[in-house]
Amino acid sequence: MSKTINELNLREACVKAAREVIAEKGVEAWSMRDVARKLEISHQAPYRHFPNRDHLLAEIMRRCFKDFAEFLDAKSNVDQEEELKGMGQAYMAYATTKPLEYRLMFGTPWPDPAIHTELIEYAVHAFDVLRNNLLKKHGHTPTGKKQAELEAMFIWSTLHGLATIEHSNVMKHLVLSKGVQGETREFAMRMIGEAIKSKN
Amino acid sequence: MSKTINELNLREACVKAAREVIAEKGVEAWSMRDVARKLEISHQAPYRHFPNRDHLLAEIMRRCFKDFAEFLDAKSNVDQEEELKGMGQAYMAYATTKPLEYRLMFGTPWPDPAIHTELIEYAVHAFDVLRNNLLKKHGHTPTGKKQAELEAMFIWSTLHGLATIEHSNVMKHLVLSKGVQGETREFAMRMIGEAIKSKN
DNA sequence: TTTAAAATGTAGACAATGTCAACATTAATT
DNA sequence: AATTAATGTTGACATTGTCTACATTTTAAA
Repeated sequence: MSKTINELNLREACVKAAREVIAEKGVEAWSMRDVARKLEISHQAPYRHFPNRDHLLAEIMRRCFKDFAEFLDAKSNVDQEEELKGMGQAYMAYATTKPLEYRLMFGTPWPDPAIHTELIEYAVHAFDVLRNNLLKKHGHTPTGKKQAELEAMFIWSTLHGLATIEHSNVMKHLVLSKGVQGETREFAMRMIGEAIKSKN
Repeated sequence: MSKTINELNLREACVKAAREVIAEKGVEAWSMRDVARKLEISHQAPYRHFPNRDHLLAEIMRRCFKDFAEFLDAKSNVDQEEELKGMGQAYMAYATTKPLEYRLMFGTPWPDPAIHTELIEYAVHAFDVLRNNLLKKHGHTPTGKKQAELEAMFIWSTLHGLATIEHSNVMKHLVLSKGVQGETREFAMRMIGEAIKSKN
């Protein structure tokens, strides 16, 4: 075979092991050496496949963005009627079911974008799912495009803010009225709908 | 004097030095030993005033929340008419002019809330500024209270999401139409207004 | 006022981490 | 078959948070 089996294996194994370590110890606490230990290889072996810690992390983030974009894309094409609402729910569902991945993508300081250009590309793909959806509604004229992008940014802001707040568990400490915690998400979605609906 | 001058001085000096180090090296990269070096004291001296790294960080975060709450409070009482809008703008202005403080409060993993209870209290104060504002509008009935809290969560989500996205500099990579980047904030504010305005 | 205790500081040690350099081995290319 | 590149291991180094031991100063008790 043209490529060393071990190279592919070990590189892949590193990514897999790193994700496991992150799942166990948290995004901020994983270490390169944990990965090596988990694979029972020397602490330097991973460095043959990733120049440094940031590159391994960037690779994982890239894959998360890829998954995320595909997930949104799939959900957005289910029913044409409620496309946007569905995507919003899909966004939040992803944040809830894959908190680790979400935090990795949006809660971790990104490595230098100039170096990790692929990461950026995949991140933009994810945004494009939302942008394209709104583009269908507003048309591809300059005005429509601008409106679509402004709405996309607004929607993304709200969803992302909500996801972050939910992850932080802060609501637990706010002593909210009964029912508020559970209805916040649905309410925010409705608010987005109302805002978008208005003529603006 | 009843309290060692040095204790007060060194404790205060640590907080100040830590904030400087964070400003220079970033929230993720500051170290306890940097603080000691900056003050030209032994690497263990700060530990006489803070049990560990987390406690020093928590103290800084607590102060940030205090400042933030006072800032919002001051801005929200300026003109009664546009109170809410003013507070939204104040929120975003704070995030822009004090990105470090904002990231410290909302972008850094919080230390154990069970231990750092004061931190939580001050964080809740900040939220209460927004909640109380909406409470004045909806009245203190159970229904009004619930509505106020739901709206507060929605508004906070959008503002926080937007602030986070702006800090991440991601928009630079999205290749947005001309003007979108500059208008996003204003647009989002308008959307919030529209959403809140609707009868819901 | 002398003395015991608490507060505050320093110095050294330790384990953990990211990463560099040197070396060995295996696989690929000439 | 010989040379080179790829892949792996071991050891070393500086940096970090934090523990222990010790010194000094401040406060409180006798």
